[in-house]
Amino acid sequence: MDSRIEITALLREALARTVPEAADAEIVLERPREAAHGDFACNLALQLARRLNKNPRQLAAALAAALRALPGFGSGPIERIEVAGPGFINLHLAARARHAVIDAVLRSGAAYGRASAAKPERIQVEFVSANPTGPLHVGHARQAALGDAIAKLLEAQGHVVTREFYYNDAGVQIRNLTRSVQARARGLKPGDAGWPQDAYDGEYVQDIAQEFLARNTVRAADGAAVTASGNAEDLESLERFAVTYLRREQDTDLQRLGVNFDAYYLESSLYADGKVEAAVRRLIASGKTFEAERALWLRTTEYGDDKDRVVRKSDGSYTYFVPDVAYHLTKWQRGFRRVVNVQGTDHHSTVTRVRAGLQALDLGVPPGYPDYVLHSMVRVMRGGEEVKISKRAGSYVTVRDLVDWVGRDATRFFLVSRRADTEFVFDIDLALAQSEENPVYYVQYAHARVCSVFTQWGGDVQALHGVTLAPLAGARELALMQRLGEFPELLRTAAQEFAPHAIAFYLRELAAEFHSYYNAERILVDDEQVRAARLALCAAVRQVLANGLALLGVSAPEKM
RNA sequence: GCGCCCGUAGCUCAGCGGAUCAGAGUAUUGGCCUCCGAAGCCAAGGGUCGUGGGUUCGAAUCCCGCCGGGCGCGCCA
Repeated sequence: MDSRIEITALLREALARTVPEAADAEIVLERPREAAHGDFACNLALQLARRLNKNPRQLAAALAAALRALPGFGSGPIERIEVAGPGFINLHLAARARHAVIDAVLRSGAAYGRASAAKPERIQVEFVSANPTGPLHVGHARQAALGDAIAKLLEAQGHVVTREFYYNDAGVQIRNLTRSVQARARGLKPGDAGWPQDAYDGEYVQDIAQEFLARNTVRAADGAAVTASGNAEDLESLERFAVTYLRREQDTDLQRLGVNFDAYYLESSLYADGKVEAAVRRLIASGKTFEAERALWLRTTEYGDDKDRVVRKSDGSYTYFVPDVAYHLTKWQRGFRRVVNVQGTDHHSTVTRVRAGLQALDLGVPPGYPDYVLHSMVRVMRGGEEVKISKRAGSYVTVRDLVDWVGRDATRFFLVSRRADTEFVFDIDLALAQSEENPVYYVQYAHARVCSVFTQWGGDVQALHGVTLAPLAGARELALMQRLGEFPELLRTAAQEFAPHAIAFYLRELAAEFHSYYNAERILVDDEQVRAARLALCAAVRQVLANGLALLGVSAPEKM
């Protein structure tokens, strides 16, 4: 039994007996930072004081008295109640209630911390969604780490998650790419006479051209093999080959990061299947469009946009906004009632527009659909200077560079250990010079240390289930158990807020408390009972470290 | 100019549906390995939480102004 739930119920009962008129008040249990403030703290009295026009301390005292008077209180999870400060109710758990977390962790194993949703939802997380015009850069790496961690978090809450990658394989950028490869195939270089305008100058274009001329075959994760014709005048083959080649490169990089997608959605299919046309017809039918200056507009201002948007340009083609709306409509139609889009803040203006477009379809899509997680840009410093991220320049730091330099675990942990909306300065020199001191090693080291203790011990971990935990009474042991107990609610909150960085911080703290404990106390002592109890605690710590790291896509090594 | 986001210790950052919230890492300084892994631990110094108001018994947290930074503001994607 989760003591948090149990205690909330007790407080609810005490509240009903003390002030029945406020029995419906929300009961929030906090985890105090100070051990002296107990295992849980409740500010209920402070919250209610004004509403009831009562002194908060007296109210708290009354609630505390009511708690103590509840039948069966003595055998319940609470050992001691204190009223503190302006009116906090500090609750101290009985030893057996504290120890319960270890049984819970060992019993649940890899499932500890996970929840089974009362109503599991089918949720789609869309992320990366890079266009196939070049290698993935560090911004994509951040998005991959973030998106995958969010997906894992939602899965851990019992939902069924689809990871989707959307890409533009139809626009002007693809034409530029094709012409760039063609120019390279003809032996031109950037700057030469005849080098196309708006071409991609990166060296990788030369690689594609060479493989194209060699009539090589490439294959991307979601498609059939494509063999190059080798004819530099064959634009169709050039395009298919170049796109597939780059998609394969992106797939490879994402796999190096340990990120895999369940679905790929092609913009071209929206046109091929008539979904773009259908969306336009639907917008017109809903009466939210108007014609002006030989173009067709949508009144997005009716849905919070700061200006109306063009749907069909005066030349008859559609703006990119239309396939965007059509695409998001398919998400709704495919049954995803919850969708999380992970994007860079440079696209934040599309949030209002896409939502407005979905509203204007008049199909009952909720106004806040879909959810967005916007992350700030990643700036890369090297040699004390900023490396510009520009596909055109072809001199940017790629996902591959990053993984090669600092490894997959460090890349993922690092990129996800900051809030999405904070700017990220990735100092390559620092990451290289201090790769041994990267925070990820600290957490992994704690895991490896526990493993090492178990190797030394040589016993059967299964035998630790149900051992007497009474010897676990030291301050460090209590702190560790409390920390372990926080894990499930931490995951709940992190999932709710799409905030995987909270896991990284939690793991840091758990690892720190373990290292501190390890240095202060010997685990493998002679006393059998004490040894067994400490080993059980260590096993639980190891399990939670592993569970948390898994959610971030980071390995939990047994040796380092 | 308008919109969104961000200003917390020298540096990188948590905390932001108010109270028990002044925190972590790193850097600096001083300690700890005949003892389960020193990629570790213990200790010290370091911030009027950008700034000025407001709401509140109580504000880093909520509201407004200002300053500073980022990103957007196309019949580009």
